[in-house]
Amino acid sequence: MLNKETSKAGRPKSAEKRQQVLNSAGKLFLMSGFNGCSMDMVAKQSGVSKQTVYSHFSNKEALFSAVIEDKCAEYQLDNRHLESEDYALTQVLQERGLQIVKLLHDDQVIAIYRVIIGEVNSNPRVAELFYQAGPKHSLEYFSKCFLKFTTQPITEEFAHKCATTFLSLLQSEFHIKSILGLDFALSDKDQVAHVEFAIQLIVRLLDSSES
Amino acid sequence: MLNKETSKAGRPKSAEKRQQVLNSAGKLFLMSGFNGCSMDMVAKQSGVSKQTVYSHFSNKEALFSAVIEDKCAEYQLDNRHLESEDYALTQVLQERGLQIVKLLHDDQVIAIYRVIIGEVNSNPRVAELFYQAGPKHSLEYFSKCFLKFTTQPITEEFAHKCATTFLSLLQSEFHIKSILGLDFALSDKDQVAHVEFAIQLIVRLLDSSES
DNA sequence: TAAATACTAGACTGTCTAGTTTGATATATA
DNA sequence: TATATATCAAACTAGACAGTCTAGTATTTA
Repeated sequence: MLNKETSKAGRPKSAEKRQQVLNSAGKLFLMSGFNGCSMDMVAKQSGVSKQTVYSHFSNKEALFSAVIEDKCAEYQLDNRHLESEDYALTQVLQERGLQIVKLLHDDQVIAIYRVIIGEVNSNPRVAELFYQAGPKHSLEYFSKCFLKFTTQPITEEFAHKCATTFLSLLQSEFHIKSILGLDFALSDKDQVAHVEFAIQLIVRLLDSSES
Repeated sequence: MLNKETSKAGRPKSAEKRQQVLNSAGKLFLMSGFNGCSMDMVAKQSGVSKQTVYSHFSNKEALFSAVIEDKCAEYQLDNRHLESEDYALTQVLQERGLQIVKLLHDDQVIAIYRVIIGEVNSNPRVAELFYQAGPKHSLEYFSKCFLKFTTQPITEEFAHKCATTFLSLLQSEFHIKSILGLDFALSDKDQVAHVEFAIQLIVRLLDSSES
């Protein structure tokens, strides 16, 4: 009787149209911000009637949340290093560190930061969601890496300290510059050098804790 | 003939009313964002007619710029350490570092970050202004301190690297958390400890460059 | 005192926009 | 086929808001 999950009588909603709306809204929100784009624009851009937008998303805020959730999933980094024993700590830090530096250079990611921060007051849940999927996720990832890959055993607390320190170093000055819309881009070469610099400091921090 | 600077015939504009408008607009913009507060609200809040608001500030954007400029001046840190020889490097880093950590804990400062970032697209000039008065200013301050107070002479480039590193470490994770409206506050004690931790890493970085 | 400008209170204009409604057509289930 | 829901297109509602205008009052200079 039930064809798909909880099938109902009548014409089913088109998942494709939903995705069209999500994609167009994503582009528009990230380009112009929450207030800078209207529901009419979204409908037009996605080639769908306004009513259809409202049939998939009950209001503008719900659409916004869905967009951010979608983007967070799109940019989720994998946990490959944690699922294998075949890595050295510096290799993990190098690979994942570079991934993060490249993310922080991505125009879309920068736009996400901006639009979320602009809506913190009216939409704190979305900010939290983003933090969990982004910074918090990386933080916990690095924490676990430090616990797993350091030669000497360390406390969870110290691992966490190392993780926040490493992330801070990675973000450096250019993170806030990028969010503020200022010139900031590092060349590929400089990105690698920057990650290596951060690793050096972290290694020194780890060494000093042993003695 | 000229009573004050470029005096004109007729009743002069009231500097006091201008300041009232600036203060109220500051509160409102920082609380609710640029779009979240209307010119009517500003007029009402400052106990002044709407026309008076427009007589002092030609439009909403001009008022916004003036507000941010005002706030930047309000929070400007002094350059006391650079004007004296009577400091040790770690003392400078400790004092100024703690000032900055405390700034980053200030609700108004956090609100300024948010509102500026929310307006980057429509008001990039203001973002630049803020960056110059804030992060850039501190960056240059620390650069000069490193050049002046290190025992061994260092290059400008390295001084700059140390400055960005120190600032990144100071900001740590809680800067982005605070901007995202999440729990983040460090106790006074932890703030001091955090600054000391950052200094230790910087000292280690300086030491390593000598050998 | 006269001319000029600031200020007030409030009405007004024009525009934008979130969300609804309507009425027709399309596509699914049973 | 009958019923239920999706989709479309377009009009509509209701409210917000930047900026202007008006008409009267206040304060300054000359």
